[in-house]
Amino acid sequence: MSKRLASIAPVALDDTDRALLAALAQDARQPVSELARVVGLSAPSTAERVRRLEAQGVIERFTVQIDPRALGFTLQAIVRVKPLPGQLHLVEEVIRRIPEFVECDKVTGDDCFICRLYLHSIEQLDEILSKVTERAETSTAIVKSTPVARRLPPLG
Amino acid sequence: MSKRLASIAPVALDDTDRALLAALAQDARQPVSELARVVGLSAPSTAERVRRLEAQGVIERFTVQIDPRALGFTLQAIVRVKPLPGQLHLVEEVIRRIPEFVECDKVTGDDCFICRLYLHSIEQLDEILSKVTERAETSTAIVKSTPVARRLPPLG
DNA sequence: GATGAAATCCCTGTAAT
DNA sequence: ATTACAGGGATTTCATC
Repeated sequence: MSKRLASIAPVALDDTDRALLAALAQDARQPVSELARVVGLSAPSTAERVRRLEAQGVIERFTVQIDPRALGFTLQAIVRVKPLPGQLHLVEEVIRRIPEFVECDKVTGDDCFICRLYLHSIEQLDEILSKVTERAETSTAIVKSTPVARRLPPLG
Repeated sequence: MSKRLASIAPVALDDTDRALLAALAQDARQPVSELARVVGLSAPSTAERVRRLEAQGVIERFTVQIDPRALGFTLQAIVRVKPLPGQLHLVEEVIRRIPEFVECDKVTGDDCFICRLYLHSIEQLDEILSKVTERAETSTAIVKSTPVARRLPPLG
């Protein structure tokens, strides 16, 4: 089943949509009745809006945000990965298979991949990167703090 | 305003917790009754588990995942930012204030910040980075694809 | 054509086993 | 942890603007 392509024209949001998305970003499990109260609409209209935003593809999904530290992932690293000649696809596959790589983007420029890693310890960093370093050069940065945690893009 | 520290000992999850988190990651708005069916427990027990995971800090929040492309953000960039001497705090503040920076980590190493930007066009990249380049050196990579979209860390 | 209102149905939370 | 029960929320239909 192919994902729906984003329409050529971006979806235009009104103030109500923006308030709705902000409220859902804060707590996606709150009841429609509560959302309705927040945005100042009736419950059916509010439910209809949410459905429309899903159908338009603005809402990809409702999900849960996990705190990795609570699970013992005390360390976070951002690794730039530059595959050796001919190893690009294999490297991508290796990254995809290692669950500690929680995010990976393929980018322009010298470093082909930029990835985020969750780790239990500094020793584990070596352990995991060793599966990649045979096939790529890596450059690692340890996360010290997160001035901006993943947030919504501007909705205006 | 200090956030709760992760407990010294990481939270131990059992198979039911793992199934629950996976189901919630897929659709955080599904009713407890449905979750109960999925994990093979009664509804009250399931609701209790969800509450416990929240109280333990494993679940940070329930949120909504927006597709930036549906809103016209056709471009995504990852920018490394190295503030000039004495400009570190100001640079951090500038980044925090620009909503197109949807994510920013402070890291070890030569580049102080690694940020993710959502953009409507390549022209907007210049426009936004110009607010930073007076106070920092930047290095920009355009995202071509995302082999691993933000996923849950290993729960085992 | 979309919003608000009412009725039915289902879900959630509580208490007791 | 489950079952039963009481209360509240969600969805559908209908009427309205």
